[in-house]
Amino acid sequence: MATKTYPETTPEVDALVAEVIARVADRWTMEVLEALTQGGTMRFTRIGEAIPGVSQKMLTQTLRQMERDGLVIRTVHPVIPPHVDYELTPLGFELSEAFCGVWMWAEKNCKVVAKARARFDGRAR
Amino acid sequence: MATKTYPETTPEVDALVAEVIARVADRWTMEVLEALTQGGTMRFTRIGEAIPGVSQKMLTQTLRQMERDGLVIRTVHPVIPPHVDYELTPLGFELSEAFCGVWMWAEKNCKVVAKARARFDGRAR
DNA sequence: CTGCATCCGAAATGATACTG
DNA sequence: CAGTATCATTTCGGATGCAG
Repeated sequence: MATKTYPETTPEVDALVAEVIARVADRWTMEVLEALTQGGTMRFTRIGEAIPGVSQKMLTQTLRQMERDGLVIRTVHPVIPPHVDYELTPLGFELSEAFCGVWMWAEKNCKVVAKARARFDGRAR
Repeated sequence: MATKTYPETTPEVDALVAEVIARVADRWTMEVLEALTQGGTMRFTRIGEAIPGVSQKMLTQTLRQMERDGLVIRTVHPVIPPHVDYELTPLGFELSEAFCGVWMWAEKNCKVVAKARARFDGRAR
Protein backbone atom coordinates (compact mmCIF):
# COMPACT_ATOMS: atom_id res chain seq x y z
CA MET A 1 0.00 0.00 0.00
CA ALA A 2 1.84 3.08 1.11
CA THR A 3 5.14 1.51 0.33
CA LYS A 4 4.09 -1.34 -1.91
CA THR A 5 5.40 -1.24 -5.40
CA TYR A 6 4.89 -4.35 -7.42
CA PRO A 7 5.53 -3.67 -11.08
CA GLU A 8 3.97 -6.80 -12.55
CA THR A 9 1.10 -8.91 -11.32
CA THR A 10 -0.76 -11.23 -13.61
CA PRO A 11 -4.50 -11.63 -13.23
CA GLU A 12 -4.03 -15.21 -12.03
CA VAL A 13 -1.68 -14.17 -9.26
CA ASP A 14 -4.01 -11.33 -8.31
CA ALA A 15 -6.84 -13.79 -7.98
CA LEU A 16 -4.71 -16.11 -5.91
CA VAL A 17 -3.64 -13.26 -3.66
CA ALA A 18 -7.24 -12.15 -3.24
CA GLU A 19 -8.23 -15.68 -2.38
CA VAL A 20 -5.47 -16.10 0.16
CA ILE A 21 -6.26 -12.75 1.70
CA ALA A 22 -9.93 -13.62 1.97
CA ARG A 23 -9.07 -16.87 3.65
CA VAL A 24 -6.52 -15.46 5.99
CA ALA A 25 -8.63 -12.46 6.93
CA ASP A 26 -11.20 -14.74 8.42
CA ARG A 27 -12.21 -13.80 11.93
CA TRP A 28 -11.36 -17.08 13.61
CA THR A 29 -8.14 -17.50 11.68
CA MET A 30 -6.93 -14.23 13.04
CA GLU A 31 -7.88 -15.09 16.57
CA VAL A 32 -6.15 -18.45 16.38
CA LEU A 33 -3.09 -16.73 15.00
CA GLU A 34 -3.14 -14.37 17.93
CA ALA A 35 -3.64 -17.16 20.45
CA LEU A 36 -0.82 -19.30 19.10
CA THR A 37 1.49 -16.36 18.81
CA GLN A 38 1.03 -15.51 22.43
CA GLY A 39 0.69 -19.02 23.79
CA GLY A 40 3.21 -20.96 21.75
CA THR A 41 2.37 -24.63 21.34
CA MET A 42 -1.17 -25.21 22.56
CA ARG A 43 -3.70 -27.98 22.83
CA PHE A 44 -7.07 -27.86 21.14
CA THR A 45 -9.07 -27.09 24.24
CA ARG A 46 -6.72 -24.39 25.44
CA ILE A 47 -6.93 -22.58 22.13
CA GLY A 48 -10.69 -22.65 22.45
CA GLU A 49 -10.49 -21.18 25.91
CA ALA A 50 -8.27 -18.40 24.63
CA ILE A 51 -10.83 -17.37 22.02
CA PRO A 52 -14.12 -16.20 23.50
CA GLY A 53 -17.15 -17.15 21.45
CA VAL A 54 -15.63 -19.75 19.18
CA SER A 55 -17.49 -23.02 18.86
CA GLN A 56 -15.76 -26.35 18.72
CA LYS A 57 -16.89 -26.78 15.16
CA MET A 58 -15.46 -23.50 13.95
CA LEU A 59 -12.25 -24.09 15.83
CA THR A 60 -11.75 -27.48 14.25
CA GLN A 61 -12.58 -26.12 10.84
CA THR A 62 -10.27 -23.14 11.22
CA LEU A 63 -7.37 -25.22 12.47
CA ARG A 64 -7.79 -27.64 9.58
CA GLN A 65 -7.70 -24.86 7.03
CA MET A 66 -4.69 -23.34 8.67
CA GLU A 67 -2.95 -26.68 8.65
CA ARG A 68 -3.82 -27.12 5.00
CA ASP A 69 -2.49 -23.68 4.18
CA GLY A 70 0.76 -24.44 5.97
CA LEU A 71 0.20 -22.00 8.82
CA VAL A 72 0.11 -24.45 11.69
CA ILE A 73 1.51 -27.86 12.51
CA ARG A 74 -0.80 -30.37 14.08
CA THR A 75 0.80 -33.06 16.21
CA VAL A 76 -1.24 -35.99 17.43
CA HIS A 77 0.13 -37.87 20.42
CA PRO A 78 -1.34 -41.36 20.25
CA VAL A 79 -2.42 -41.60 23.84
CA ILE A 80 -5.70 -41.96 25.62
CA PRO A 81 -7.25 -39.54 26.14
CA PRO A 82 -6.08 -37.90 22.90
CA HIS A 83 -3.54 -35.13 23.09
CA VAL A 84 -3.18 -32.85 20.07
CA ASP A 85 -0.77 -29.94 19.90
CA TYR A 86 -0.87 -27.02 17.54
CA GLU A 87 1.92 -24.62 16.81
CA LEU A 88 2.65 -21.99 14.21
CA THR A 89 4.93 -22.76 11.30
CA PRO A 90 7.47 -20.14 10.25
CA LEU A 91 4.99 -19.12 7.56
CA GLY A 92 2.27 -18.73 10.14
CA PHE A 93 4.51 -16.75 12.36
CA GLU A 94 5.39 -14.41 9.52
CA LEU A 95 1.72 -13.85 8.89
CA SER A 96 1.20 -13.18 12.54
CA GLU A 97 3.87 -10.52 12.44
CA ALA A 98 2.27 -9.02 9.37
CA PHE A 99 -1.03 -8.80 11.24
CA CYS A 100 0.64 -7.17 14.18
CA GLY A 101 0.21 -3.77 12.61
CA VAL A 102 -3.50 -4.27 12.10
CA TRP A 103 -3.89 -5.41 15.66
CA MET A 104 -2.12 -2.40 17.03
CA TRP A 105 -4.16 -0.14 14.81
CA ALA A 106 -7.34 -1.69 16.16
CA GLU A 107 -6.28 -1.41 19.77
CA LYS A 108 -5.19 2.16 19.29
CA ASN A 109 -8.21 3.25 17.31
CA CYS A 110 -11.16 1.16 18.36
CA LYS A 111 -12.54 4.01 20.41
CA VAL A 112 -12.03 6.45 17.57
CA VAL A 113 -14.07 4.11 15.41
CA ALA A 114 -16.74 3.89 18.09
CA LYS A 115 -17.01 7.66 18.12
CA ALA A 116 -17.12 7.88 14.35
CA ARG A 117 -20.00 5.45 14.39
CA ALA A 118 -21.87 7.41 17.03
CA ARG A 119 -21.44 10.59 15.00
CA PHE A 120 -22.56 8.90 11.80
CA ASP A 121 -25.59 7.38 13.46
CA GLY A 122 -26.46 10.72 14.99
CA ARG A 123 -26.38 12.46 11.62
CA ALA A 124 -28.46 9.72 10.07
CA ARG A 125 -31.57 10.93 11.89
CA MET B 1 1.54 -10.11 18.25
CA ALA B 2 5.23 -10.74 18.00
CA THR B 3 6.02 -7.39 19.49
CA LYS B 4 2.73 -6.58 21.11
CA THR B 5 2.85 -6.01 24.82
CA TYR B 6 -0.26 -4.51 26.29
CA PRO B 7 -0.24 -4.81 30.06
CA GLU B 8 -3.90 -4.12 30.70
CA THR B 9 -6.91 -4.77 28.53
CA THR B 10 -10.38 -5.00 29.96
CA PRO B 11 -12.82 -7.54 28.57
CA GLU B 12 -14.96 -4.74 27.14
CA VAL B 13 -12.08 -3.27 25.21
CA ASP B 14 -11.04 -6.71 24.03
CA ALA B 15 -14.53 -7.27 22.71
CA LEU B 16 -14.52 -3.92 20.97
CA VAL B 17 -11.14 -4.62 19.44
CA ALA B 18 -12.29 -8.03 18.24
CA GLU B 19 -15.36 -6.45 16.73
CA VAL B 20 -13.41 -3.75 14.96
CA ILE B 21 -10.89 -6.28 13.69
CA ALA B 22 -13.61 -8.53 12.38
CA ARG B 23 -15.22 -5.62 10.59
CA VAL B 24 -12.07 -4.17 9.20
CA ALA B 25 -10.57 -7.47 8.11
CA ASP B 26 -13.51 -8.08 5.86
CA ARG B 27 -12.52 -9.13 2.39
CA TRP B 28 -14.16 -6.28 0.51
CA THR B 29 -13.08 -3.72 3.06
CA MET B 30 -9.49 -4.68 2.47
CA GLU B 31 -9.87 -4.53 -1.26
CA VAL B 32 -11.50 -1.11 -1.13
CA LEU B 33 -8.72 0.05 1.13
CA GLU B 34 -6.20 -1.17 -1.40
CA ALA B 35 -8.03 0.45 -4.31
CA LEU B 36 -8.35 3.84 -2.65
CA THR B 37 -4.78 3.75 -1.41
CA GLN B 38 -3.51 3.23 -4.92
CA GLY B 39 -6.08 5.29 -6.76
CA GLY B 40 -6.61 8.25 -4.45
CA THR B 41 -10.04 9.85 -4.75
CA MET B 42 -12.26 7.59 -6.81
CA ARG B 43 -15.83 7.37 -8.01
CA PHE B 44 -18.13 4.50 -7.15
CA THR B 45 -17.95 2.79 -10.50
CA ARG B 46 -14.21 3.07 -10.76
CA ILE B 47 -13.73 1.43 -7.39
CA GLY B 48 -15.94 -1.39 -8.56
CA GLU B 49 -13.85 -1.80 -11.68
CA ALA B 50 -10.71 -1.96 -9.59
CA ILE B 51 -12.06 -4.85 -7.54
CA PRO B 52 -12.73 -7.99 -9.56
CA GLY B 53 -15.72 -9.96 -8.41
CA VAL B 54 -17.37 -7.42 -6.15
CA SER B 55 -21.08 -6.94 -6.63
CA GLN B 56 -22.63 -3.51 -6.61
CA LYS B 57 -24.52 -4.42 -3.48
CA MET B 58 -21.44 -5.46 -1.54
CA LEU B 59 -19.55 -2.41 -2.73
CA THR B 60 -22.28 -0.07 -1.55
CA GLN B 61 -22.53 -1.86 1.75
CA THR B 62 -18.80 -1.90 2.31
CA LEU B 63 -18.38 1.77 1.48
CA ARG B 64 -21.22 2.68 3.83
CA GLN B 65 -19.66 0.75 6.68
CA MET B 66 -16.29 2.30 6.02
CA GLU B 67 -17.85 5.74 6.00
CA ARG B 68 -19.59 4.98 9.25
CA ASP B 69 -16.37 3.74 10.81
CA GLY B 70 -14.59 6.91 9.76
CA LEU B 71 -12.36 5.24 7.19
CA VAL B 72 -13.58 7.01 4.07
CA ILE B 73 -15.20 10.30 3.18
CA ARG B 74 -18.10 10.23 0.78
CA THR B 75 -18.72 13.35 -1.25
CA VAL B 76 -21.88 13.71 -3.29
CA HIS B 77 -21.81 16.23 -6.10
CA PRO B 78 -25.42 17.20 -6.78
CA VAL B 79 -25.35 16.90 -10.54
CA ILE B 80 -27.07 14.75 -13.09
CA PRO B 81 -25.95 12.10 -13.64
CA PRO B 82 -24.82 11.63 -10.03
CA HIS B 83 -21.17 11.95 -9.17
CA VAL B 84 -19.94 10.54 -5.86
CA ASP B 85 -16.35 10.60 -4.75
CA TYR B 86 -14.72 8.44 -2.13
CA GLU B 87 -11.40 9.05 -0.45
CA LEU B 88 -9.58 7.69 2.57
CA THR B 89 -9.53 9.62 5.81
CA PRO B 90 -6.27 9.81 7.77
CA LEU B 91 -7.63 6.99 9.91
CA GLY B 92 -8.33 4.93 6.83
CA PHE B 93 -4.90 5.63 5.49
CA GLU B 94 -3.32 4.50 8.72
CA LEU B 95 -5.23 1.29 8.52
CA SER B 96 -4.12 0.85 4.97
CA GLU B 97 -0.53 1.16 6.05
CA ALA B 98 -1.15 -1.36 8.80
CA PHE B 99 -2.52 -3.78 6.22
CA CYS B 100 0.46 -3.27 3.99
CA GLY B 101 2.33 -6.04 5.76
CA VAL B 102 -0.48 -8.51 5.22
CA TRP B 103 -0.69 -7.67 1.53
CA MET B 104 3.00 -8.13 1.08
CA TRP B 105 2.89 -11.39 2.97
CA ALA B 106 0.09 -12.62 0.71
CA GLU B 107 1.83 -11.58 -2.48
CA LYS B 108 5.08 -13.09 -1.36
CA ASN B 109 3.60 -16.33 -0.07
CA CYS B 110 0.48 -17.09 -2.05
CA LYS B 111 2.32 -19.70 -4.06
CA VAL B 112 3.79 -21.21 -0.94
CA VAL B 113 0.27 -21.56 0.37
CA ALA B 114 -0.87 -23.10 -2.89
CA LYS B 115 1.88 -25.70 -2.60
CA ALA B 116 1.09 -26.41 1.03
CA ARG B 117 -2.51 -27.06 0.02
CA ALA B 118 -1.49 -29.38 -2.77
CA ARG B 119 0.74 -31.33 -0.41
CA PHE B 120 -1.96 -31.53 2.23
CA ASP B 121 -4.57 -32.66 -0.27
CA GLY B 122 -2.15 -35.23 -1.61
CA ARG B 123 -1.57 -36.69 1.83
CA ALA B 124 -5.29 -36.75 2.52
CA ARG B 125 -5.77 -39.66 0.13
C1' DC C 1 -9.95 -35.17 24.97
C1' DT C 2 -10.46 -34.33 20.28
C1' DG C 3 -13.16 -34.03 16.60
C1' DC C 4 -16.38 -35.80 12.90
C1' DA C 5 -21.31 -36.01 11.05
C1' DT C 6 -25.70 -34.23 10.75
C1' DC C 7 -29.39 -31.16 11.10
C1' DC C 8 -31.34 -26.70 11.15
C1' DG C 9 -32.06 -21.74 11.59
C1' DA C 10 -29.77 -17.33 10.71
C1' DA C 11 -27.07 -14.43 8.19
C1' DA C 12 -24.32 -13.14 4.17
C1' DT C 13 -24.22 -12.71 -0.66
C1' DG C 14 -25.52 -12.67 -5.65
C1' DA C 15 -28.78 -11.64 -9.40
C1' DT C 16 -32.14 -8.89 -11.05
C1' DA C 17 -35.19 -5.15 -11.55
C1' DC C 18 -36.21 -0.55 -10.64
C1' DT C 19 -35.35 4.80 -9.45
C1' DG C 20 -33.83 9.83 -9.11
C1' DC D 1 -24.14 7.15 -12.30
C1' DA D 2 -25.11 5.57 -8.02
C1' DG D 3 -27.69 3.62 -5.73
C1' DT D 4 -32.29 0.94 -3.37
C1' DA D 5 -35.40 -3.09 -3.03
C1' DT D 6 -36.44 -7.68 -3.47
C1' DC D 7 -35.87 -12.47 -3.97
C1' DA D 8 -33.19 -16.82 -4.36
C1' DT D 9 -29.35 -19.08 -2.92
C1' DT D 10 -25.40 -20.14 -0.53
C1' DT D 11 -22.78 -20.20 3.38
C1' DC D 12 -22.11 -19.83 8.28
C1' DG D 13 -22.46 -21.26 12.65
C1' DG D 14 -24.48 -23.47 16.76
C1' DA D 15 -26.42 -27.67 18.89
C1' DT D 16 -26.43 -32.32 19.37
C1' DG D 17 -24.98 -37.01 19.19
C1' DC D 18 -21.45 -40.22 18.52
C1' DA D 19 -16.58 -42.33 18.07
C1' DG D 20 -11.69 -43.46 18.88
